[in-house]
Formats: sequence, C-alpha cells, structure tokens
Amino acid sequence: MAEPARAAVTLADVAARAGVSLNTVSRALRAPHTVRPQLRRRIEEVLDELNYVPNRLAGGLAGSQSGVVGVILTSLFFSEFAAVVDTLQAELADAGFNVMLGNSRYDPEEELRLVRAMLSWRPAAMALVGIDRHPRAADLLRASGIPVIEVWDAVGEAIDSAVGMDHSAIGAMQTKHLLAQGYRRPAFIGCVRVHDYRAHKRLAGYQAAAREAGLEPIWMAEPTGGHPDLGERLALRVLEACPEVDALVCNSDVIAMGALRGLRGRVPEGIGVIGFGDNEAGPCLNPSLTSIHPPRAEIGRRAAAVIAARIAGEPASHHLFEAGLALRQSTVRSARRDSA
Amino acid sequence: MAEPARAAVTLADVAARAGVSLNTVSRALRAPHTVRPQLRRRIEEVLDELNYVPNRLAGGLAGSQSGVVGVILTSLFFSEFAAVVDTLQAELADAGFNVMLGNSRYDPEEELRLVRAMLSWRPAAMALVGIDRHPRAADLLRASGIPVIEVWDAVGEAIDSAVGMDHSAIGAMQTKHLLAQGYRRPAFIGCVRVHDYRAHKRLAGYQAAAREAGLEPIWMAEPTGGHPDLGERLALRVLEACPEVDALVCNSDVIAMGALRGLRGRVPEGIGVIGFGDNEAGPCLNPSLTSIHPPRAEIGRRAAAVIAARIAGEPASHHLFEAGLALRQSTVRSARRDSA
DNA sequence: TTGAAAGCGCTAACAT
DNA sequence: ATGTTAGCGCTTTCAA
Repeated sequence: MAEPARAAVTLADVAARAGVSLNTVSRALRAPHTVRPQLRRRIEEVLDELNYVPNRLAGGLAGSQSGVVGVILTSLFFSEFAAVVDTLQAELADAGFNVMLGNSRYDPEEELRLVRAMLSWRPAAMALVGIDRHPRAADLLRASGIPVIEVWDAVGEAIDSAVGMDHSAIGAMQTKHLLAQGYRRPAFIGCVRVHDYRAHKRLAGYQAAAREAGLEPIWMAEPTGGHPDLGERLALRVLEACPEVDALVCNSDVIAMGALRGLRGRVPEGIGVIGFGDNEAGPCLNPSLTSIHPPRAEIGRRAAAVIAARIAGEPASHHLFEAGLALRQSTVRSARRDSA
Repeated sequence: MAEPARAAVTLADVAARAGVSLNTVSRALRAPHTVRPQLRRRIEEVLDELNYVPNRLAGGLAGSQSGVVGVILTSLFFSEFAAVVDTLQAELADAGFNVMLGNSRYDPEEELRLVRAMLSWRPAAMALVGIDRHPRAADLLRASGIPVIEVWDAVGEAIDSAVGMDHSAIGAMQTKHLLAQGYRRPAFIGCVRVHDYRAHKRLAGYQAAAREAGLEPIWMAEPTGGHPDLGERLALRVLEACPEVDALVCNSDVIAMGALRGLRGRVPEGIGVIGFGDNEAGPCLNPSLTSIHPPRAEIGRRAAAVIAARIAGEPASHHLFEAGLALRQSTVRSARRDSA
C-alpha cells in the first residue's frame, strides 16, 4: 500500500458521529425523502466532514445491485467501432452505471477469460462487440441470466439482444458502388484478422457481389497490420498481379489511405478506391476518400437504450442499422481532383 | 431481470456437492497447493460441473483486495492519448487487474463524480489523464490512500506518481521547428477546450517560444469542435487577419489536416504546417504532415509498471518522456510535393 | 490438511 | 420516521 492505508470511513462511523442508527444514514443516502429534513441535514454534514465514500462491494453484495455494465471489445482504440463505445459509455454513465472495460484483442480465448472476469463482478448487463463468439463464452453469458447486448454486427445468432449492421451487406455495397461508378474489375484488399468476423463478412459480401456481377472475386488480405503501409503494399501488389483490376474495395479507411498514397495520380481516373469507416481524415485526403459511413453514435445510443430496457425487464430485441455512403472524389471518375 | 435469474452458484453449493467445507473450496481456488491433490481434483470437477463463477464483490469485501484499477480519461476515443490507454489496459489486464473506465469529457465536475464513483469500488489504484484537476478530486484521491498515477502530462504537482510529457515543451518544439525551417511568422491554431490543460500548455509553449524569438504570438483557438473543418476555418481566418503569418502550429493533427486542405497548394512552400499527435493519416496526406510523435506505447507501458510497483509498495515516482519530431513534407520548403 | 466461526460494509426486511 | 436484525458470498483467523 501507498500509505498506512487509513481504514476507510464506514456507514457505522458516520452513524456514530451523527448519533443515529447505521441504516438511517443508509436511507439518507439512497432515499433521502424518508429521513426527516433536519436529521438529513445533520447526516449530510457528517458524511461530508468524514469524507465518506460508499463501498459498492458491500452495497452490491447486500443489495444484488452492482451497477456495473461489462463491455468487451475486440480491439480498443483506433478501431472502427471506437465511437460506438464512446457513446455507449457516455449514455450508460448518465444512467448511473459504471463501465468495466475489456479488450479481447480478437482472441476468443482471451474473450472467454474476460467474460469470466466480468461476470465475477455480477454486472447488471454485458455488452460485447460482435455476434460470433467462443461457444463456451456464449454459454457462460446465457447461464448468467443477465441481459447480453451484442453490438456492431447484428447478423448472426444473438445470445439475447443485438444492435448493429449487416457487414456482408457493407462489403456488397462497396462493390456495387464501384461498379455503378463505371469501374469494371474491383478487388478487395485489407487486413483481415483470423477472428475478425466482421471483416470476414465484408469480404464475403464483396465476393458475393462480384460473382453476382459475373466476376471472379480477387482479393488480397493479411491477418495482421492494419496500417496505411499495408494498404499501399497490397494495392500495388494486387495491381501488379492482376492488371485488369481498376478498383479497390478496402476493408478500412486506413488501408484505403495507404492505397491512395501508393496509387497517387491514378485515383480516381484509372482506379477507384472505397474505404470503410468514414475516418475523419477522409475528406482531407487528395483525392478525398469515398467511404462507408457507419452510424456509430446511433448504434451506441441504441445499445445503451436496449441495455436499460433489458435491465428494466423489457424483452430482448434486435436492431439493424443501415450504413451510409460517404461519396467523395476517390470513386468519381469525372471528378477533377483539387490541383494539389 | 432478463430471466427468472437463477440464483448464482456459490462456494457453499460447490462445497456441499463435493462433500467438503466451504473454505476448502475457497483454498482450492486461491491456494491449490494447500489442498490434497485428490480432493482438489474432485473440487475442480464440481466447480466445472456447476459452472461456478466467483463473486468478486464478496471476495473483495472480505479480502480487501478488489483487483480493480480505475482509469479516468478526459475524452474517450479519437483522442491524442487513446493508444496510451490501450497499452495501459493491456498491461494491467495481463497483471490480473480489471479496468474500470470513466470519461470526464473535460469537465472537472464530472471528473469529481467519477472519482467518487470509482473509489466506491475500492480500486487497487487509480490512473487519470492529466495532472491538473479539481482540488476536491485531488483531496479525495489523496485521502483514499491508494496509488494514484497521473498520465500523459507530467509537469505539475502530482498527487502521487506521474508518467507523461512536458506539453509546454511540445508547443515550443513545434514553434522552434518551424523557425528552424526558415518560416518567420508562426501562428497557433486549434481547438483548446476550457479544461484541456495540456492544450493550454502547448499554446503557452508556443507563446513563450515566439516571444523568445522576438515575435508577438498570434493565435486563434476555439473551445469546441476538434475537427478538420475547424482547422480549415481557423487556418484561413488567421491568414486573412494576419497576412504576415507563414506557418501554423496546430494543436492536433486533425486540425492540421483541415489546415492542409484549406491551404492546398500553398504548403509547404508558402506556409509551413506542423501538427501534434502523429496521426496515422499524416503520411498519407499530400503534402504529408510533419507532426510531434508522442511515445504512447512507452507511456502506457511505464504507467502500468508504475501502478504495479506502487501496489507492491514501492515509492511514488515521476517519469518524463520526450516527444519526437516526425518530419515530413509540410514543413520542408524545398521538398517537392508528390505530383498528385 | 481440513473445518468452524467471525466478520468485511452494506441493504432489506421487519419492528417500533 | 427510525432502529434492529439478518444475511449477501466470500476470506481469514484459529482450532482440530
């Protein structure tokens, strides 16, 4: 310990000092109107004077009301769904919940560990990114009996409730946009991690859309390194390997940025590029980057609402959000780029 | 509740089923070597069969060992220090701690609320972004007796330990770099929130460096809206108001991106632009963006190490990290931009 | 090596 | 409106 760890002030201390019973103090805290105003004031004085900080371990244990919501992500920051979690956390905080955060780093085993760890805090609910997971983790979550909200991807077998998008539709949407813009041979590039099921679905969406258009899918993906450098490398490699390719479906804006850099001067006239995520840098690139815009704040807000509803006893629900197209220069052939 | 909320399995249930006493099970869990192997195996079977999930509320209450580390940020995602928190959280998780996360949104009152909320979970330690805070929050933290690690900004009066950078030195570094590159009249632009003390320090660093160079500081800042659009607007406004300005110290890369967009064709020959944060998009902009590179992973790692050390009883410590210069095209006059 | 008993600090009946 | 009494599920002595 840092300090001699002065014993924390307890309700009993406050009660003694205020000359009332322990649970009068407790009620003054949780249901102020049930305590005579004068007494309440006195108690509040002592509370303040003694710098009382409640012990929620004790409170939660006694009251079976932990007030924690566990949130498990597959990657923490710089990730596609960061802003979802931002909104989610803000809304939950406003509703009086504390968020306990975990990062599985796209590892199902780690996810299982995290689920165990979080459940041991007896959370009021759990939110997890993605809908495909370790069966053992799913079992544990189901068995816990608490509301489980799966976020970001809403297509699959939800444990309880889901709020998200159809990622395969997104891959198809990217592809179809390129074709509609007059490009003939789109290829898919990106970092597709083994357990990034959303990325797999977007790739599958690309493949389906390509086949539907009578094209043999062409894709080049690596399981690690979602940085612009990878985008640049993959873009150049795929074009070298398949010179007929004239458009790139990128699994993320970061990948697309790198592609744009590697293909400088050839986009959008020669080659079309579309990303996913609508990164804030997109409009500042040259050419600016066409992307898929996920309604992050809406998803986060809805997820928080569903969590609140489920905790309040309402039934499980499913919410599918549409992603939008952020149309910019990188997929518009006629568009003159800004003279840079 | 979602389900009839089947009562959770307790240690007593496991003990009964295994035909041993409650606390033998407890020891089998926490100190396996103190239980006869055969018995242990039997207990582990039952543990598994019953799908036992420990109750850390009870464990923490009884053992005064909560295993939680509270982390308070001033903004959650898309923020300069996101990767710091990423590393911090990963390292703490490896050390067996659960991270409870809060976001003060640059509001000291909210921060105070969060500090209270987190302390009520009796965390083993607290980490907070920044070193300047609500005096009442500082008092509470000090009074809690637990290790308190302040992260990202290491200049100021730390409550306990600090791991971060000198943000005023960063502002000066940005300014001096521009002057060294031959620009004569740098101005500062950016989003500077009322309670973003790091931003204020960087601005002060700019001002000091300008004065030191015999220049009257010129700056234009707004308290909200850290997006490229603001950067573009401020860049154009400051150049209109002060035509002698030939370089921009930007408070963030996102602001700088917008400036680059607004000033297309004039950077770097006419105007130099430097950002802060070394955003991954920087190298993909045209011209690519010179920035200040904060050693995020190192800071996060060190912060985690200090937390562990403090919990283990080692004394408080202070760690100042140097930021690096990520030199790119936007501040190199002679550099030919890529023909775009 | 195992078991029994006493709390941890609080909430939730129930009495008063 | 306030006080009393039992626990919540676990860890931690202490005894056996």
